[in-house]
Amino acid sequence: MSTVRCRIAPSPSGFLHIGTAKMALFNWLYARKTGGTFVLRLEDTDAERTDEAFVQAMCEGFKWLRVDWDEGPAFGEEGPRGDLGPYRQSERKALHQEAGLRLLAEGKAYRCFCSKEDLDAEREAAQKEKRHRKKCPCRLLDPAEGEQRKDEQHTVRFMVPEGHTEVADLVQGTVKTDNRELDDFVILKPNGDPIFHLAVVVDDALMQITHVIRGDDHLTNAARHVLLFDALGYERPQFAHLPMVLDDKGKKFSKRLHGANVLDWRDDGYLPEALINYVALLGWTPAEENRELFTIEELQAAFAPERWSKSAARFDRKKLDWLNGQHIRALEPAKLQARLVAILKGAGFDTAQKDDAWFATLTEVCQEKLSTLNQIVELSDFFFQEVTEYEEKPVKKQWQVEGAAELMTQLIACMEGVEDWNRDTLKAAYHALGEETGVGLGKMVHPTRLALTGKSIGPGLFELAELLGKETSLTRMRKGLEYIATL
RNA sequence: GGCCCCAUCGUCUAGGCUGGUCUAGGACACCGCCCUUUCACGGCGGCGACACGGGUUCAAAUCCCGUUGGGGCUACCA
Repeated sequence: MSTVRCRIAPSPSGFLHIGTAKMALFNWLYARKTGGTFVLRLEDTDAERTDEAFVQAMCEGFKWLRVDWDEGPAFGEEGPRGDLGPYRQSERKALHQEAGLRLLAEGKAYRCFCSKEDLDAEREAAQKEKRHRKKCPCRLLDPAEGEQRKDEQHTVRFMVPEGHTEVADLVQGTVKTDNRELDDFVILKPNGDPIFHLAVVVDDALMQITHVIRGDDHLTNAARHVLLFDALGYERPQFAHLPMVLDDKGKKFSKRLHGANVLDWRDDGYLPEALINYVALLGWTPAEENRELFTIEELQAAFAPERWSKSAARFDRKKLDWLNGQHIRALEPAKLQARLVAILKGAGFDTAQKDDAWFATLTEVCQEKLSTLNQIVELSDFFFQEVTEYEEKPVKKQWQVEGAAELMTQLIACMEGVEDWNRDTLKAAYHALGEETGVGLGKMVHPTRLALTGKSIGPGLFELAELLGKETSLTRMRKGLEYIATL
């Protein structure tokens, strides 16, 4: 049994797109599931659109996603690896040309001297008259004549045979195409550069790719590729054309949209394992029914192409949020803590003033509440900066009422009386005060929260007060009391 | 225009191949209740779909045809 070899072949003409990431992920997961090899190949033949900066950007995307490859070119900071290289298409031109010329020599391709204008005119006429395009006259040219004129400007076209082409697709089933729909396509440009179709086929064959898993925008192209595989005497790989990723409106996920760049999700506080989990679910259903939450390792074990979906799916941010929250909750506290500290630091807060134990407590208190890592900022900013303003609504409800000042005064006294300051002692003190005065706990908690944080929502009050410390808490309470006097 | 692919709750989907067990199951979102100092988490419940039209059949979400809608290809881009 030959081992599985699959690949992702991105064109480094921008950042790592979410759609490319899906295809990479499916290939990668499939390779990992089967114990096969995952190859990265850069399709950088279009020099105008390729840029080393994009190579770096894409590498960052893959790295963050934790999608690693077994063979590939030097990519970003990664060194090259693999024996079937080079893995940059631009360095494989000679191989492509060799294949093209071989087809020419075998009479399976021909030199075409038609002008672009004539070709365009015929294409237009054919469309208007609702007929297939006429065969190019060069097709009938004596190969010897073509050989003679080879210094003239020309392209090399593949001679599509008559009949039908069938592509066996893992996802789409067998797709049959009338070869008349595929007119003799160009395989070598006038400057000798290969066209995409030739390059992929040659590279996939030479790199011994067994499974071509890619977007269904290539489904029609697959017929051309199969023809080329056959003509070149290469074994056809197994094809699987996956639906592309749609945005929330059901349109193709545009490059311009926020979230199109995989790193947007990193910057927005998402976990790579959550994104991977989500995207995998976007086109694959676990055999185990009613299960959605998977770690990367679990995904690698469960992933099966029998359950790949044929229909396109929209990207639903809300569901990703939920999954992200689930993954955050599943995270080891120490790991979560490290990520949260980094985010707070990045937000400009002086994290050095707190110690490790303090952050451990903060993490413990917030782990259940986060759906994205970045939410830690709004959840805990008041620990790092003074409360300078109070939310309007809770001020009205808690402070702009009869007896608010008296209550605050009582609460301050109550706090002052707490000797060993922590969540339990403070809570006990509040309970005691409540019993004494007959005021409900909620009536005391909310004004206190407002004074300590300026907000109406946040971590548990006693927990956050513990974290804030007695002194700071009291200072803020007194400040709140002063504020009440101005109302 | 031609050709190809797709079509179940708002969204992701199960079921379809091997019609009856589907008055269509789950998840997210939404709504309500419970838990609760807030928010979140968790628990319970609710709302909510087989695109449309024909056909085959005793019986169709499931099979066939058509229509509509969406996507793709139709390059000397990848």
